[in-house]
Amino acid sequence: MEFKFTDCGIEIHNATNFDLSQTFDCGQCFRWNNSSGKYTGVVLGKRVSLSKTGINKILIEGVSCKEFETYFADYFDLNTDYESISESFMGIHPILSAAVAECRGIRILKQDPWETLCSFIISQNNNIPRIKKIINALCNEFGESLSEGDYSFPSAQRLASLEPEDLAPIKAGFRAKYIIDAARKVSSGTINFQEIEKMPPEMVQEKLMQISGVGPKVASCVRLYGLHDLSAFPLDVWMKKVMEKFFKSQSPDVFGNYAGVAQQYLYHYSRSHPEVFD
DNA sequence: GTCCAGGATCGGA
DNA sequence: TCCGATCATGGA
Repeated sequence: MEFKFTDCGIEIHNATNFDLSQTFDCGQCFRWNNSSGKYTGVVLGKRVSLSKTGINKILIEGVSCKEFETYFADYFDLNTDYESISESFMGIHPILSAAVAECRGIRILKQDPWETLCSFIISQNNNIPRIKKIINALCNEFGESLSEGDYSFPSAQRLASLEPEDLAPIKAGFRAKYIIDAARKVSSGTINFQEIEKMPPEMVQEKLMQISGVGPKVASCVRLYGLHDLSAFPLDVWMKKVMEKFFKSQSPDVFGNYAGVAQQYLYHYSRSHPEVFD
């Protein structure tokens, strides 16, 4: 991959294994939206857009050179070799090689850990369109107003000052009390992501599960999408079906050190081909 | 009206 | 330790 800094933005050349729709619509994030091929999100308190401008060519708008080098290259995980990662597990089962063949354009984003935690608390027993709606309402109601009608994701400090009832307008239902508990543990330092990031995976999992409303699945999502622990293996209803049908009585260990990436391919593939369960 | 959604918690066996 | 009911809400 090569990066070119031009007047209109940052061009990624030779952008292999980076497909915008696969990356932003594979269920790992909820604040990126597609408008006729252009994906726009709010990251670091600013609007960022990506569009495909040619074969293996992608344009990033709204990001300075410095921001790209210090943050967004990692956010989009552009320095990871997904070719060798997928090679490490695609031989395990035909369903996996099929998933890799179709979903190789997915990149695991390195999102803000607090936003990820909050988002996946909201995700529990919920569907993706409504998850996006609730998160959008949360930002509009309690985030900071940016330019062009965008709102930042509300800080943990901001939400920590509220009571669960105050979240009524966003209609998060029973999850409101979990959001507030998470906000208070993060803003008070009981949960400190900078410290957590250095801990071994099992301890991170344990720490996160101290938050009420955070079980094994949500904790795994925070590790995978917020802390970029590619070994984290979120087991949701779909992945349980996949494991039951194709990897019966096997543990996630069979996928190796990059189980989280295998999970993402399998999740996205099986959801776009529900007939694999017939 | 019924069922389900990227689950977690609680109480009772 | 394990299992089922329950939790808000809205779209299919």
